[in-house]
This record gives sequence, structure tokens and C-alpha cells, in this order.
Amino acid sequence: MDFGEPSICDTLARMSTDVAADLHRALRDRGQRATPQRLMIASTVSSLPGHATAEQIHGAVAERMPGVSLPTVYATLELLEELGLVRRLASATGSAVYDPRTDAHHHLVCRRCGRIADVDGAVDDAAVMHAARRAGFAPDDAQLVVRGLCADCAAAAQAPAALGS
Amino acid sequence: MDFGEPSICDTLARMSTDVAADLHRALRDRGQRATPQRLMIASTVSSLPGHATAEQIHGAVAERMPGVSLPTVYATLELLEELGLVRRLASATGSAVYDPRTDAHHHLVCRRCGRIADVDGAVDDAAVMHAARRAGFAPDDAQLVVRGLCADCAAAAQAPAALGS
DNA sequence: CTGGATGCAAACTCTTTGCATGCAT
DNA sequence: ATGCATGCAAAGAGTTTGCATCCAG
Repeated sequence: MDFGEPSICDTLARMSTDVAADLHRALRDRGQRATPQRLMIASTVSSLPGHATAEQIHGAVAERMPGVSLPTVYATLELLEELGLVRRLASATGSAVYDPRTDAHHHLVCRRCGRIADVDGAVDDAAVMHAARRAGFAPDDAQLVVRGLCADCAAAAQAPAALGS
Repeated sequence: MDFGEPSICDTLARMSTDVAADLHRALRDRGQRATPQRLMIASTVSSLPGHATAEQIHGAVAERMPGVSLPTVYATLELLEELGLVRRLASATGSAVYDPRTDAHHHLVCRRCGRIADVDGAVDDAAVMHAARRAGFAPDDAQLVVRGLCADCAAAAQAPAALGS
């Protein structure tokens, strides 16, 4: 339980110590290695303002740790998803997005630009969850996906030719 | 309003007349062409028992109308989605799936095999919809996505080594 | 007739895999 | 020292695009 060894302190100094330490311990428990890349990717993801694609995460990581490869980012994101530190969302527009929020929340998906935004609010899903269990399905969690137009696209749709000012 | 012309009757005879006739009229209203491929793809999609990938739809269509190309299937599915006859779902496992059900319903997504199943039931999403509008989002509809394990995968997870009868 | 739709093939994007090197343990 | 993780490159899957031909209107 001694984390005083400074072998990775150069790396830790540039990332959120909490996330890195938690991940380090979680990986130890699983018998996996706490590499600087993994710690940095986890730290970067947890500090994201919102959702991001693998490529965006790769770019953000590369700013502070050049040389990290995209396959490593994918592998680490898969690992972080198994650990419950990030959630992968299937985007309608090609690339998957990763959500650093692990608490219960819902999503707004713009049908025009594909952007995904978080939205909070209580949802009564008891009837559906009950129906799911009756069908033999073992639910982990449920999220509401609201399709529609984001504020920008709604404005663009109402004034498609008014591009002035 | 005279649909008696038998120019596409050979095709119509092999598909649901209702869907084909409805699509024919909808396309006419949009100034687009009612080709045999489009009518057959629409008919095939509407008769699907559940969700299907573009490739599965292509295969089903090819059984009754050989020679239809995959790009045409994609283009037609995009057209049908615009017309509201089918809904494209972003699958977690690579390929997108198309849902012939256009009424309000919800989905069970297996985190292990990726299968998507329908589930019915009322969901109270008023709070989230209100929060969405307050954020400037213009919602079209909302569906609940329940993640978990399907019956098959739950059984496989509980008895990973017991493969006997 | 005429322009939109099709079929073919190739391009394109995103993601995963194979293998040699390197580093955490 | 040991073997998992990395980086590179290439393969793979799914989807879209370009263009010549064809057919619905």
C-alpha cells in the first residue's frame, strides 16, 4: 500500500493525481500494468468538458504526452469502459464518442449535426424496466436518448439564408 | 389517381401492395421516382420481424430481386428514413441497424452480443423534455435505451463452463 | 426525351490486429 | 528477468462517392 515510489512522478505531476492513483490501484487489483499512457489517457478523459471521439482524446493526450498512438488510446478507452470510468456511446455520425460522466444522465442527439449533449432530469422507467426483466433481459442501466435539433441547427433551419451579422 | 397501369405489376405482385402504393404516392409528392428497387426495399423493410443491418436487408431484398446493389439499399434506407418509414439506430457493434417500427417504443441493448430488442412500456420523460427545451433543443422524440445482458448472454455468463444440454 | 436512379468499383473513415520493441513489475 | 503494453503499419469492416448506363415520368 506504499504509493510513495516516485517512479512515475514525472508523469503524475502533469495529470490529476486522484484519477491516476485510483486507476493505478484498480489496475493493480486486476493484475494489469499502470503505464504512463494509461494514466494520462484516464486523466485526460476525466477532465473532458463533455463527450469526445477517440481521435479528439488522442489529440488532447498528445498535447501533454506526445507519441501516444491511436491504437493505444482505443485499447485504453476499452479498458476504462470495463472499469466503468468512461462510457462509449454509439454515435449516429460515424465515430463513437466517449462520455466521462458515469452518473445517471440522459442525452440530446441532434439529427442534423450529430452533436450529443447531456441533459439531466428524472425519468420514470419502471414500466419499461419491468417489461425488460419479464423478457429475460438483465438491465444494467437506462438512459433516455432525445432526438431533435440542437439550438444551433434549429436556428440554421429557421433562417437558412440569413447568414449576415 | 389511376394506379391501374400495370407497368410495375410484376414487381408489385411480389411485395406488400400497401407499402408499395404508399411509397409510390409519397415519392410522387416529393417529385422522386418510384423505382422497383425502392418499392421492393420498402416492402422488405416493413415486413422485417425486427431490426436488421443494411447488409441483412440487402440479402433479404436480393432473394426476391437479384441484382439490387448495396449502395442502392443504403440510399433507399436513407430516403425511407427521411420519409419516416424506418429509423436508423446507431449500433454499438459497428454496423447501423434499421428499425421498421415507427411508433414510440424503447430498446434493450445487450452489452455482450450487441443485440437490440424492442420493449414497450410508458416512460415519463416530461422532466427531461422540459430541460431539453430550456437548453434550446427542439426534441422530435425520445426513446429509452436499456443496457444490460440479454437472456442468452445472461445464461452464458452464469454458466460459462456448463455447455451441456 | 430527360434527368434522376441504379450498379459497379473504388475511396473513405473509423477501428482493430500483428508483430517487434520497450518498460512496469 | 518476464511478459504485458506500446507504437507502427497494415488489414478489416462499414459506408459513401463517382461515373456511365438505364429507366420512370
